[in-house]
Amino acid sequence: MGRILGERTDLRNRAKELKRLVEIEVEIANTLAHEKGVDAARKALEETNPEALNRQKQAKRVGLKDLPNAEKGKVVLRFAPNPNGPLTLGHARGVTINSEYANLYDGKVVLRFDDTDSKVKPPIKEAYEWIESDYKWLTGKKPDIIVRASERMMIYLQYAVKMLEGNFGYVCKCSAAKFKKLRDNSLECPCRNKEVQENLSDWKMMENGTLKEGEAVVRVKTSMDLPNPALRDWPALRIQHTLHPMVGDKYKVWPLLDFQSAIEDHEQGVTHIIRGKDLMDSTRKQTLLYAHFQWDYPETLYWGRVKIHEFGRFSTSGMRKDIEEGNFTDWDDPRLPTIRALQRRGFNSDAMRAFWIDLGLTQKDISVSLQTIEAFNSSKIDEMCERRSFVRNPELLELKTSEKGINNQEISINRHPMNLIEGARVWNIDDKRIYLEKVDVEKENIRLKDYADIEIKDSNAIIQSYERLDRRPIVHWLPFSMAKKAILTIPQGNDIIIQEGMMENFEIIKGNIVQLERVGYAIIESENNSDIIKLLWLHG
RNA sequence: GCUCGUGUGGUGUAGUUCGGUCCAUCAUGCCGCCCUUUCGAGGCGGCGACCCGGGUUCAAAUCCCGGCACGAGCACCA
Repeated sequence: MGRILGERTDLRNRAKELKRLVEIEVEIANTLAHEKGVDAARKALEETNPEALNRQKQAKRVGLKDLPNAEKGKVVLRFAPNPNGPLTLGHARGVTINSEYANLYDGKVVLRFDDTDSKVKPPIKEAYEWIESDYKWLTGKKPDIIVRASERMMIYLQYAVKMLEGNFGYVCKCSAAKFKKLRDNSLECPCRNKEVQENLSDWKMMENGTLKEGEAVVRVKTSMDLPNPALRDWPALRIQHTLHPMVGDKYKVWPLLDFQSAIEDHEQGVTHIIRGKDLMDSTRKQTLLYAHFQWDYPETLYWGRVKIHEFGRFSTSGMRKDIEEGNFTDWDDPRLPTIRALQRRGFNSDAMRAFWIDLGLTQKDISVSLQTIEAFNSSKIDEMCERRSFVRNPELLELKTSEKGINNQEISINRHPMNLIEGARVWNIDDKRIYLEKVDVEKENIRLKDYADIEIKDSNAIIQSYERLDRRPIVHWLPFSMAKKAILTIPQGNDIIIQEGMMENFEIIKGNIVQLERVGYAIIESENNSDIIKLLWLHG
């Protein structure tokens, strides 16, 4: 019935009549189904009206939702990290979503370094470049515009003066605690009603260092009656005498994020802000500021908090501390959720993007598994990865031929099972000794992958057939002459697991990702002709 | 406490604007089968969800009211 009304909107106002008719038909059908079975009813329907059985399945929207109020070619977005470390998996969402929208709308992305706090979150000099390169790796191109807040301080300070001159800002000399008390009770602070001239001279004292840290802030006048206390006369700039790694002691007054970001978004002509929903109050504060300046606030969208099961909670400053204390080797330590660590391990940037785009933009707080990212990665890299044999806990067996078989001396195996990478690996088995994993040796009848069915007796592998005779398990193996010592490093939580074994010594090239048969993907980290092959685990 | 936001299978996600073609999409996960493509590959099949309670309506995932749960902000951090 719903379907009829859906297809025939003209019948909707006659729904009551229709309902009776439908009920009669349903009754007939039910009786039929009851007496002769559902199939009979189905058959009857097929004869009279076969189309009714064709239900069209609904499709899932792919890609990102439309951006509200967006005009192709005129969209300006921004991604604004703090340069206190390289980018992490969390940042990847921001980079991907912003750059993807820019692609969709022929827009631009501003990479903006919000480095206005040298005290609580001191910037790292190198981090500016790290972030630029992480961004480029993730998006395949450089940001359209790069700005550093610390280089644009003059602009912010000028606007601060404008704000004081316009009398919609004031210098407040109350202590943070005192102001909070007043604010929570909707009371104005005494500094609020100072003359413009007095505010300007106080401002000078902030700028020339007469007033020390914590002795004054510049506030934006809003209203003390606002229902949300967080918005009431919010602080815009404060005094900070700490040295800034990029500009030293050039400035004594620094803007806070809400102010700096608001001004800079306006300066850059940002049309759409996509930020975490923890910044919703920022939007509200900034909207109030924009009203003072008579600017239009950009469209704003939010995403919720993302937690990756395997990494738990992490913060850039926390990682920094751990690295300094030696708990991790560096920012690209494979246990870390940084972009550089993921890149080092062999994650593919397109797969990462696909993952974040698939998650989309929702305000829900979500908790996703690294497995999902790995699934995206596998499907992306599989066609590019050659296979290699890596035998863990190797045991050496003697290959024996039964009376009828004749041993091949060389076998060739595809580099890729579907031959997506052309060519073959050639194994010489003249030597008659092979490596098998200990766990596989314990099985009696197995098939050596791409070679032969064998029976294991004592330390012998007796060939029974080159053809596959039965459903016995297929295992990977390695001729003695092809084997080279290798170690596989597997990051697991805060630990590192080392697995030793014998690796197929065939075109071992540093930086290549290979699929270790029956084990998983790994990247080759050792130099091309080193004595021991070093492998770093990617995923299964 | 105040302010704001979010609730669709185990995990994510589509559908919610404008109620009907939704016995709800897709991915991931899990289970089974097939396969000389090894596996966490591929193929096939299966499992599994509209937070709860009312209301409006011929019809509610969708609208209204009331609960509940979870999260965030309330920094001179970003």
